[in-house]
Amino acid sequence: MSRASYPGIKAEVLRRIRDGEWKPGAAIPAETDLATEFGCARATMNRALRELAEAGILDRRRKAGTRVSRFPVRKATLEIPLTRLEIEGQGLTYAHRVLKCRQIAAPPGITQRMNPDGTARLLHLFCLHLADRLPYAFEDRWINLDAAPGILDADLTTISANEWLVQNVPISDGDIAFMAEPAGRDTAAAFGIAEGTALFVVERHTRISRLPVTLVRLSYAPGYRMVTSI
Amino acid sequence: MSRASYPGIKAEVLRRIRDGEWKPGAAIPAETDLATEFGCARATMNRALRELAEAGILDRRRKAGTRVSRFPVRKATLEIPLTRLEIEGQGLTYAHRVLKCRQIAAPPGITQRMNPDGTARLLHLFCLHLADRLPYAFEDRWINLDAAPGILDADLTTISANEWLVQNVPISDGDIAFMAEPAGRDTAAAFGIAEGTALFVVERHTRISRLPVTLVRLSYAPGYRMVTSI
DNA sequence: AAGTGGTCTAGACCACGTT
DNA sequence: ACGTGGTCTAGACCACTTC
Repeated sequence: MSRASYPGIKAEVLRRIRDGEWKPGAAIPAETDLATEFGCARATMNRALRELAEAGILDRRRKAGTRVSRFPVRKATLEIPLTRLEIEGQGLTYAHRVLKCRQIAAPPGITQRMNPDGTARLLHLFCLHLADRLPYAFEDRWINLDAAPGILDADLTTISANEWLVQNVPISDGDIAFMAEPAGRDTAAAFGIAEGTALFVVERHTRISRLPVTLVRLSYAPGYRMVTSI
Repeated sequence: MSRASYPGIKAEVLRRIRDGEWKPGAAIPAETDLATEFGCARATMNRALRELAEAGILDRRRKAGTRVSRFPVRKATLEIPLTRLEIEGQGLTYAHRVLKCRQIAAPPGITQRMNPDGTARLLHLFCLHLADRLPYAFEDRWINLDAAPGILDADLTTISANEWLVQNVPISDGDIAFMAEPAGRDTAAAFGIAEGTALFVVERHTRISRLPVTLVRLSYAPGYRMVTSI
């Protein structure tokens, strides 16, 4: 049974749904009533129900009340750590090599996303992340030098570009996409595999209040799985 | 400047970090002090700081206080909808075909994860999800009939197994993994592509309080991208 | 031992959306 | 118009962890 604590209340609400007492699509009592029933303050009940709503278990709307979701949207929270920390977290030794680092004109697809007004100077990097000396991920990165002044002074062979950016350009927002792609010439060479091998690719585009900061493609070595719980 | 509302406070805290007033690794004032400074109740400040901590921006520990994260762990929240809703959400017409549906003995790798005590009866399904009549995702699913009694009575050509499970076995937990894999014989045939083509694969294992319910592998058509914002 | 965040309470006002 | 959830307040007690 539930105590008057919000985790206990969440557990009891989940039990009622699981046991069919509250069915998908059905309305449940208002939070004032539930607070009375559970003998807790409305704020406590609110926190429990709000978190269940954020998790996609409940649908809440003012006036309409609270319902059990008909189609609970599973939400998987992926933690995207620095590649270095991801590797060290597995007990492996991290290292990285900068394969290419140049200030060059960007191809049209990149320009469109990184340099919308055409004035920015861009830095292009190829970098290989190693775990216990074995290739772990291949990084293809564009950096907007206007958004990250000072990175030209950094020793990117010592600190990875990702890590420098995290420390020096904090709190950016952006998009992230996950996909499967065949290995291209550069990645195949880096991993020592055949071109066309299926690779897991993460593409991140980060901005700092609309200003593009960096566009990065991380291609992981064959066999990589990104895992989380739901 | 911030009003005494928690979103406003969050925005102001983020601004102070972005503008370097509060640096990564540094402690920020205690929430009682900040509440005084912002002229709000401690509970309001608590909610703002707590949400920023959940987002990985701040590190909070009793007695030790609140610090700006040195390595903010980016958290990407992926919403995993029903395949039908994902397709209909793009304005396309959903359909699905059951390619195979049999109660058969499972191979060892499956048995280990779905049938640990060796007593369960398992149902095996191959299913193709279509968007505007084009193959969208290939589903390879095992279902524990002990956890989902009644699914044998369902018409899985009308309602997909996924949808039936969501409606009838609510509130399960589990693991999810994302990977890239070469197309096998079945998926290559289903999508009309060459074997070995890089496919984006999602593997979900769901349980209901330790009891395995279903193990599903969804292989998406070439070009699929799973996108979210961070 | 003491300071910090974690939580709960009882009450209040308000925004929103259904009616 | 009115019922519901969304939020804020002022205060309190407690748990954890560092000192």
